[in-house]
Amino acid sequence: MALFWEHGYERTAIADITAAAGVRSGSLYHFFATKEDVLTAVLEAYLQGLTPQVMGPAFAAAEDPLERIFAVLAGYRARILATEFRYRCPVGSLALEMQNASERARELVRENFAGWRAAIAQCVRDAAPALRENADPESLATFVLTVMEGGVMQAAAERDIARYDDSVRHLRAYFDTLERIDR
Amino acid sequence: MALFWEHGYERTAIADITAAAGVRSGSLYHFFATKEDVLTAVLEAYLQGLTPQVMGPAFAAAEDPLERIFAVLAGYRARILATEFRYRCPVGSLALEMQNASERARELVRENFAGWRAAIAQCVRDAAPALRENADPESLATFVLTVMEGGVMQAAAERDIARYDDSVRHLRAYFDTLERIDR
DNA sequence: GTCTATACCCTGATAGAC
DNA sequence: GTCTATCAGGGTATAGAC
Repeated sequence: MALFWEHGYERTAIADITAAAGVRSGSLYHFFATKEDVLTAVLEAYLQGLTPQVMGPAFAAAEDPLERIFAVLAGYRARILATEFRYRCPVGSLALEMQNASERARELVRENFAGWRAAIAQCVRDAAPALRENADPESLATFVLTVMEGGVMQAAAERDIARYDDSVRHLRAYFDTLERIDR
Repeated sequence: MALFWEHGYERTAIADITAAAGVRSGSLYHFFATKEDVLTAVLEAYLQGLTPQVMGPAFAAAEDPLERIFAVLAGYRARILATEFRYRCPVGSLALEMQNASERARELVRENFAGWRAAIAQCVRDAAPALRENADPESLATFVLTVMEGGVMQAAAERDIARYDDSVRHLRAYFDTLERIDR
């Protein structure tokens, strides 16, 4: 996972993986038939880690459903800073790299995105009493994921957290306009 | 440019490039010292093409400065559909792939992003009379680029234009809230 | 400037002993 | 299950004739 995230799939050689694991190629090929099987295993691990690693900590940090959304986004901000701008969303990066890859890999990217949006959409639904009636949870979740991916990409490319912060700030301003006026 | 865009930098071999060009490797290495020099030339070409290829046609399609922004975004929508969801922003894709690449390549990615944002920021400035006074052109341009990159990524990954359309629609709704109330 | 030919390394993957 | 050893192919890049 770390190697694919840091260098991408193509730039990571089997030899890099076995060296990092401290084993020889025979051991790796005992468990994985091909390099692409390693990739799908990594994407499956990301899917498994979505709730415990990404959503769980953020949801624990806030009670209010809308604040939970921005706590998730704050988590990505922390990752960017902790990695000194080397952070890229692993799913998003692989999504672009795997455009012409196996159907299984592409399906796992879709599932990762869908799971991420589902968690955010639930927050929007939980916040429904405070929102206008026409606020659509699914398309808003897509919008939040869009802002995260685009903001992370720009912050990493320019090594400037302001790109991410500006993006999230405008998203917050938009959410403010969705709140009921009579509240 | 086409090969890097379609398959990415790593997956494109020198032999692929020379075959597509109908020449032998000696010819390519007469003009480019290394493969990475080919990459920087491609990124320079994207920079050169920003105005004539991306901004120009969109700006010609609309007079109103805010409509020009959404005409640019409509251009990307058309590219997604015309390529049957194989379209990825070439700069964004290379930005993620080139994270650990040469400083020159990273600088060219930054310049491409900066040029894109500058054109959008100018639209916001031109629209200033219709907008609230606190509408900041630079951070709004960042936000527009964020939405484009994130929306294109999701649409390509899921082969569903709705991801892009939802993102742009919410961006439009946000811009609507930035307009002067007294107009 | 373009060609042929090739060096040389690294790639994913395999065979088979232990 | 893990190891050593290695294969066959493809990778970037070069040499040198024309």
